[in-house]
Amino acid sequence: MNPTIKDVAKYANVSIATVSRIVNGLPGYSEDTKKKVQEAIEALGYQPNAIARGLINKRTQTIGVLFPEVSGMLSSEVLEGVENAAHDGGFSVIVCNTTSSGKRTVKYLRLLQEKRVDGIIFASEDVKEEYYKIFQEMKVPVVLVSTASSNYDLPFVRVNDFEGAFQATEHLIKKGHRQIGMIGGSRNDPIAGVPRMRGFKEALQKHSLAFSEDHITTNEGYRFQNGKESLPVLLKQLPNMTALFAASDEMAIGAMSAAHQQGIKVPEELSIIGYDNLKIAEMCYPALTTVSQPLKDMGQTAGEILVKLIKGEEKEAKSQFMPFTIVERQSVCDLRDK
Amino acid sequence: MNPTIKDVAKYANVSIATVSRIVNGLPGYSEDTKKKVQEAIEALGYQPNAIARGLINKRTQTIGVLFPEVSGMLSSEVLEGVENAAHDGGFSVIVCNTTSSGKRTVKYLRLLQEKRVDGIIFASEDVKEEYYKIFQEMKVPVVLVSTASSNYDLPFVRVNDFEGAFQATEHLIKKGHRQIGMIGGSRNDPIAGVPRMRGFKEALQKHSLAFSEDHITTNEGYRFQNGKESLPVLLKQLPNMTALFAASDEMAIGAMSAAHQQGIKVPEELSIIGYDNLKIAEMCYPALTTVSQPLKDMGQTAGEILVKLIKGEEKEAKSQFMPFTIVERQSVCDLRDK
DNA sequence: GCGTTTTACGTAAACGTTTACGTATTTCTC
DNA sequence: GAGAAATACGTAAACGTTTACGTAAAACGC
Repeated sequence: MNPTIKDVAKYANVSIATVSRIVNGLPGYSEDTKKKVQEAIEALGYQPNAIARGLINKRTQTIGVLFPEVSGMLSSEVLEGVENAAHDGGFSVIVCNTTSSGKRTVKYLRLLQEKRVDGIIFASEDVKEEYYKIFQEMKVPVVLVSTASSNYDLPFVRVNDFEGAFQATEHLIKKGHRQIGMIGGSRNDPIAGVPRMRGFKEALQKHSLAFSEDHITTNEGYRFQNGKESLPVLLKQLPNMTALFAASDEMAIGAMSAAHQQGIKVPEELSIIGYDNLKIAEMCYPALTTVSQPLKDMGQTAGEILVKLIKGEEKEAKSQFMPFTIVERQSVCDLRDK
Repeated sequence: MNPTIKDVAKYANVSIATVSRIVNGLPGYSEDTKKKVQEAIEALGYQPNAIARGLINKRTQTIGVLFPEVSGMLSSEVLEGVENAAHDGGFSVIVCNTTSSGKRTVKYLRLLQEKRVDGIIFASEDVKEEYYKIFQEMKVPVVLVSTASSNYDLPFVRVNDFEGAFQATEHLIKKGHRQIGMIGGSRNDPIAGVPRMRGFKEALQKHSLAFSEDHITTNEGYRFQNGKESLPVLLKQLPNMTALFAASDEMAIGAMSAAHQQGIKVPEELSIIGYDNLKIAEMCYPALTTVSQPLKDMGQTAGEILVKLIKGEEKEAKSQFMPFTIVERQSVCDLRDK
């Protein structure tokens, strides 16, 4: 099969220890032998076997990344960042698509455990006790991205959802809107659901605007369809609404689509602000004003933290809140102009 | 550290060979010992070490997937399919983001070679000689997805781009359009560029419609911006155009956006048909009529073929053309109604 | 009940590395 | 130029499995 270190050693007339030293840049050989060995490596096309290395070093140079949905636009941008950081740090990444299923997640974690990955990135989902136990068993660093855990002490990389929602809402208020609705997520979702709704509510209250349950619709998911179906409901609850905040870009665009269908002009008759700044946000018409999460950066940062943790360059990693910005595009109009 | 097979053997008072047999479901032990060993495994929380296994079996149960861009919506859907098939077949997938760079691609291939992956999926890019050489060195099966290679004999999973473009164009013709333009890809792109332009051209010719270079704009990429910038150009070349075919959904939506800005009504004044059927196609307004590539299925199929090839269930894999369909939404109007 | 086959194990080599330790040779020190 | 220190290697064990081979006991056939 593939040439091994033994073949190289034989070809170059040295011991395998010497070859290993040369390959790994350790000291202990003359320039002459180094050249000889390098020629042998070249001649045979030798590639060190990472599996054998992993066995003895107890390091696989591989990390696992768990996403609830790989093909989601949110996930894919985060993934790109993670992959980038991992690669720069000399690690490969194994992707795992949990489909938000506990069973599948556990199965994947077991797999990653068997494969002896050096670390784990866990994205966009709540950390169940079951998972945390496995993390502990595995004794590898874990970093959370786009999520956080109240029960367990795990470093995370995310934006402050409360603040993001608060400022998104304030943005609408500053533009002169007074009747503002929200298309929210789930009340059971402690990460993207509750804090964003709280941010919305408190922004209204800060500016002494009325708030009631009628100002919000909740949804199971954060998808286009959820937003599309929510708009009519919200409109019924809050007939003279002039602006709305959607807890995700997909929902915002869904609402926009529903508005188009009903002949409601965006932004003239209804302003919409989203959350995420997915690539589609600038592709829709009118381009969506939204709270920008630096998704790729978040992935990248999470990857970098994990790599440092694995390499032992940092002992206890600090969690990190990433800055968000409000990207003004065309889906919000300024009422004060009129 | 983690308990090994030795620990289990000691705990259960048997040899490691017996433990191995039980773990792998091979014959050669009594029910009694089996129970004893299983209890030991349970008690110690033993997990077999996939690295050690890989070393001796020369199988890592891992495949590598190379994408030009992980966060592209096209890639991410394909990836989901691949991951799904791989997982079902008992394989993990390592993602590699080549960013269309030859250097990076080679670097990744070397890495995958060192990691001894059992197979490779190569997506959306042309297979350079350099890559093919490494494929051969690695002696692992390779399957192409959403691309093909004219120079090398590698199985692929893709749709017939010529046919897709041809039918997309015919769709416009059937709807009564006579002045049809195209926003195309690159003339140097043998997979998504040339065939789609040829399909467009031949469809026009079949229906005896005029065709000249002015009917097409070419682009370096297939992105939103490309489409957005192409529309004005195309409009200048073909002022009384009533419909256009874009070689990607992103470009189609870019063109749609440019049309909105210029006050051109879609589809009333300009019909647009795209290519890909990304998730965004149904999210934009008006929802995009497009040629649907079954991206997730393509990934899945490619994954399944690769797994079969690895397991030796199939010797020489047949390439596969996947069916495409034209998904009619709202971006194309029927001129014959008027 | 004796020979033969089957069953139920155990022993040890192998997979391809890394690395602690040992040793012969060279270089230095004075 | 003798002893010490440094250099340039080689030997062999270890990592955690699988598996070919060997062997004692059990089951079978008659």
